Amino acid sequence: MPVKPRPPKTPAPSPEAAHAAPPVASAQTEPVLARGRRRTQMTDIARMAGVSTSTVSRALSGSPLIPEATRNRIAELAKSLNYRVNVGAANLRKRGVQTIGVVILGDTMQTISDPFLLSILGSVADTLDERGMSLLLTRLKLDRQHVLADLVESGQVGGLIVIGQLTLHERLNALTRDGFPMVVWGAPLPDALYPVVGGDNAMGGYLATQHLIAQGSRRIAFFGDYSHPEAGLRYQGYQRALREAGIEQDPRLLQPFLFGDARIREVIDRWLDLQLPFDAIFASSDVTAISLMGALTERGVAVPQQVRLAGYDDIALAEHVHPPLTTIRQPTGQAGRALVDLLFEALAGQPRRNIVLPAELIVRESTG
Amino acid sequence: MPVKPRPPKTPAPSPEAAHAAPPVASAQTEPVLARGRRRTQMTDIARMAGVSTSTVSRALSGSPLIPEATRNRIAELAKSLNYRVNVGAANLRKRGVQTIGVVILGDTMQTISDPFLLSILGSVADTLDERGMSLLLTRLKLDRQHVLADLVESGQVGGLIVIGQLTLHERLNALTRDGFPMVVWGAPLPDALYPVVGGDNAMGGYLATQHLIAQGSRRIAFFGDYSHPEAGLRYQGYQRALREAGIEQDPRLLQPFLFGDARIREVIDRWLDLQLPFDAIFASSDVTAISLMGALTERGVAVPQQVRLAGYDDIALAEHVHPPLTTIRQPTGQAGRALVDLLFEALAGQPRRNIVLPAELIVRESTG
DNA sequence: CCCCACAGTGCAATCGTTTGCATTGATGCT
DNA sequence: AGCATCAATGCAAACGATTGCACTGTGGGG
Repeated sequence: MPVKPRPPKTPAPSPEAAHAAPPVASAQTEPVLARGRRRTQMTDIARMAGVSTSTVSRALSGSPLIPEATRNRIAELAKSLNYRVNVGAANLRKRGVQTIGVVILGDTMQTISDPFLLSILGSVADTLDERGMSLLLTRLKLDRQHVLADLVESGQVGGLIVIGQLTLHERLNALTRDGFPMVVWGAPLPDALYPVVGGDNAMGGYLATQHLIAQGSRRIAFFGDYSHPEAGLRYQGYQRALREAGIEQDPRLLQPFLFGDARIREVIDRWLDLQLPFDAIFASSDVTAISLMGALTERGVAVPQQVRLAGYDDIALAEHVHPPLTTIRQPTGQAGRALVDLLFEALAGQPRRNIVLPAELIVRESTG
Repeated sequence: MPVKPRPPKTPAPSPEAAHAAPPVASAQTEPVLARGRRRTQMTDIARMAGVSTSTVSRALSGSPLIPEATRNRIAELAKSLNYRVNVGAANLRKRGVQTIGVVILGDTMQTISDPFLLSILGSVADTLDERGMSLLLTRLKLDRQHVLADLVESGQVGGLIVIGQLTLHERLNALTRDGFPMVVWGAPLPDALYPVVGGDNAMGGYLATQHLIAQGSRRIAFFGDYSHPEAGLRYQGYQRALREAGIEQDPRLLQPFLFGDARIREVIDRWLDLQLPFDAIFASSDVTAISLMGALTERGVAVPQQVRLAGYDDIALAEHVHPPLTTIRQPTGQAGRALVDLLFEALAGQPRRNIVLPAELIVRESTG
C-alpha cells in the first residue's frame, strides 16, 4: 500500500525467440520506482508558515530578499518536518543538474577491480561530494558506447568523467567535437580534443628504470601493454633510461601481458627454461608486478637477489607483500580534484588544458 | 557561449574567518550545471513529425495506442535528431525515479579500496544497468549520516543499497522503520529490520578452519575484527570447527587487527619471539592474509610448510600471489543480483527477507 | 441508411520548484 | 502632505515531459 513500483516486467518474450536478441531495452522507459508515500512538499511548508511557496523557496535557498528572521523560521519548520526540496523538480526549473557521470570503461570485471582505478573513483567521489554534486556511476561495456551520449543528452548528468581511455579515443574526440563536457583520466594523445588528467607516465617509467639500473641491473624486462596510451608512455620512459645508460634494449624482454593473463607465467617459465638472461622486471602495474612476483618465487627465483622487480601505482598491497614492492606512486587524491576542476572549466567554456600529476618513486625491498 | 554553468562560487568567505566552519553548504543549492545549448525536445519532434507531443511521447514509450507505422516514423526521426527524453522531466511527471543510491560506508580510503567490496559494487552496477536503472554512488563518512535520508527524501533515488553495515545498525533500523526502501550487504543481525544480503560467513569460517584442521593444523590463529557482524560469524564458524575437532581454542591466537594495521607485523614478531606455537592462520579477508603472508615470509617462516594460511573473499590477486592463497569464495556476481532483487521487493512492499549466498572453499597451495 | 464502436489523435492539466514581475505597506525626503 | 523608494511578499508562468479524457473519422452491423 505505501509503495507501488511497477514490477520489473520483462515484456513477455516474443514466441519464436529471435535467437538472443540484442539488449531488448531500446525504449528507455519501463521500470520506474514510485516515490511512494506522499512526501511533504513546499506547499505544505508554505501553508504552515503562512507564506507563499515563493517565500519558502527563497528562504530555503538563502536568498537575501528574505529577512533573516523569516528565513530561520522557515528553515526550522522545514527541518522539523524532515523536508528536502525535490531536486528533480528544482533541476527541471533551473534547467541544470547537480550530477556528473563517471564512466569506467571495460567489459571485464578486471577493469573495474583494479584497485588503482578505484582509488581514483573514490577520490572523484569525495571531491564531487565536497562540491555538493552527485555521482552517477556507469560501467561502459565497449559495445554500448552510445550510452555515453545518452547520459548527457537525456539531461541526467551535466558532464562526464571517463576513467580509462582504451580504444575509445576516436569516439571521445567525436563527442568533444559535439560540445560534450567531458574529462578523461589517461594519457594525453597528440590529437586529443578532450582534456586529460593523468600521471607523468614517461617520468614514472624513467624513474623506475633508472632506479633499477642504478641498483646494478642491465637486462631489464618490461611488462605492459605498450599499445595502451599510459603504458606506452611508461615504456618510452623505460627506453629513455636505457638509452641514457647506454644499454641496448633486447626486444625479447618486452611483453604485453597483464595481470590475470596466464601467459605471464608461461613467459617466466620460458625465459627461465631458455636461460634467457634478465636481472630485473619493470611492470606497468602493481597487480602485474605482484603476479610476477608469485611466478618468480614459484620458480625459486629470489626477488630481489636474482631479479629486481618494480611496479607502478603504489596500490595499498604493494607495501605489504614480501618483499615490499618498489613502485611509482600516483597521487590519487589529487587526481579526483584535478578531474573535477577540469570538468568545471570545460563546463564554463574555458579553453581546454591537461593536467599531469607528478610521479614519485617509492623504493622498497623488491629492488634490493 | 555554448555552455554557461555558474562558477563554483564560494560565497565570499566571511571576514573574521569563523575558525574552520563546518561544511558551509547547509543550503543544498549553489552549484548547478546548466545543461548548456538548447537541447532538442519533444515539441520539436512533434512539430517535425506533424503530430502532437502526446503522440510523440506515446510513440517513444512504445504505447500500443500508436500504430506501428507512426511509431517507427517518430522513433527514427528522434534518433536522427539524436533526441532523448529528458528523464528529469519525465520522472517528475511520473512521480518516480529510475535511480537507486549505493552508499559505501567508511571514512577511510581503505574501506572503498577493498577489492571485494568493489567487486560487489561492480556487480550491482551491472545488474542495475541490465534493468535500465542508474546508480548514484555516495561515500558515506560516518559523521554525515543524514545524507542517507537526504538521498531518498529529496527524491534523487528510489531506494538505497548500503554496502557495509559497520556501526550503522541502529540508524539503518530507524530508517527502515520510517519506511525507507533499503537493502544492506552484510550479516543478518538478530534484530535487523532491513533486508540483508550476505555470504554464508559462519559456513565459510567453518569450511576454512575445518580444512586447516584436515591438513594437520591444530593451533590455528584467527585474524579479524570479530566485533564486526560478518567477521563475527566467520569467527563462530572457526570456533565450531575447532570444537568439533576437539581442539581447545587459545585466546592468544585471536587477533582483531586488519590489513593496513602495522600491528599485524608486531603480532607476528611477538609470537615468533615468544615462540608462541601456531601452525596456521585463518584471516577474515584476503588482503589481511596477503599482508600476513608478507610478514611471515619476512621472518623466514615458510607458508605452508611451517604455517598454513587461509583467507576470505577470493579476490583476484589471491591466486597470483605465492604461494597461491587458499580462501573462501563469495559469489560476487550473485551478490549484485540479490541486492537489487531484494530492493525491488522492498519497493513493492513485499515482506522483508534475507538472502544468504553460499560460501565455497577454494583450496590452493597456501594450506599445503 | 443510421448508429455505434473503436482506432488514432490532440487538449490541457499536472508533476514540484524557481523566478520575473507586480503588489503592498512603510519609510524618508522635500 | 505628497511622492518616490524600497524591503517583503505573492502571482503566475515557466521547466519538459506524461496521461485522462474528449474528440475525430472510419467501418461494420442492423
